[in-house]
Amino acid sequence: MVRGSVDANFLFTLGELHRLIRAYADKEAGRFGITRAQWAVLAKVERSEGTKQTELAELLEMQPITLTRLIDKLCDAGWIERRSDASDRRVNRLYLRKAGRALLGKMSGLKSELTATALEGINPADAHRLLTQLEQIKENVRNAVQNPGASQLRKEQRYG
Amino acid sequence: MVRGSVDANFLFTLGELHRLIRAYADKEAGRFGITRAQWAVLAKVERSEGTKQTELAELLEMQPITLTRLIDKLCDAGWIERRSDASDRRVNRLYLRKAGRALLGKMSGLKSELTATALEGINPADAHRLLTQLEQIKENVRNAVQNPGASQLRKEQRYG
DNA sequence: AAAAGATCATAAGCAAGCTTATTATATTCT
DNA sequence: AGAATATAATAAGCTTGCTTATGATCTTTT
Repeated sequence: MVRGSVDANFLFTLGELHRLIRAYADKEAGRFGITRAQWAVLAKVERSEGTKQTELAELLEMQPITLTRLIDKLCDAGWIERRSDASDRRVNRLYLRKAGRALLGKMSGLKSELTATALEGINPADAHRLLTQLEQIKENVRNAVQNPGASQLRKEQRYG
Repeated sequence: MVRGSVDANFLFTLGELHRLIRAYADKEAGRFGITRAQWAVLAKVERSEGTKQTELAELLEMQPITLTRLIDKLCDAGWIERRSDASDRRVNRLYLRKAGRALLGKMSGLKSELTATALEGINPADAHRLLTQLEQIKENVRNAVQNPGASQLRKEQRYG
């Protein structure tokens, strides 16, 4: 049985890979005065300007408090800004500042380079499938977290 | 160009997936009084008993100091033990204790369950290929970290 | 054999995750 | 309208990563 002997390492292999990539990407991103975690936030803000923090945290699969502190740093550096919402005074909405947009521009080459390095030797079609599968796994885990214990049910349904 | 538009998200997608899985696995492992990080170490010790800490850190793709603290906790809990090497007094070698072996036994079901949940909807052949690709990416990144700046060279060589 | 250099484990202190709790608002329910 | 509940952001304090530095050994060089 393949799944038992090999695939069961998926969990730990993913962790090891993540550690490696994090160290690598952090080091490279450091040349721009930013960390990989901050960079991910900045990139997401670019794609969805005007989002509130809660929504952004969800997009990034992280807890709001974790995001708050990353945003603090991005604001301190002058890359983004919080603007309070007119109709709901609890809410902050996030916008890129000029410096942030410029930084992302400078870093876009690095992003492709890191990806190319990681995916070297994997042809584009496979790489594309890989990413699709990672997205699906994200979805699977997100469901499992939200409906704990429902996995048995779901599996049974497929044969019902 | 596929790589530019889709695959360039590989970097951040991986981070998001890791965050999700970490939270999920930590929560489940918590029922056994262990964290996912500690569990990974314990599992690796089982596979290579008698290793010294430096070697184990390398296997786990983490820094020795990070491992030291995880080992501290595993020792405190009585799951593994450090035994000093007879011929080199700097070295500690790691061994499972009875309780550690028992715990791993109890947790093996959880490991399969987590993996199955994550990989649901992906057929075994695809899952197997996915894991192989993750291993290759690990190798790619490891090389890039060890020979910084050599990526251009390596790419050119393939056409030389 | 002594000095210089490498290696093993650990310490101190920072980043980025988390849980739980707090404060300030909005919203919903009588 | 007032009370109860829900939501947005943040705070405090923990874990697990990291870098850089230190002490104790081993190894190599002279």
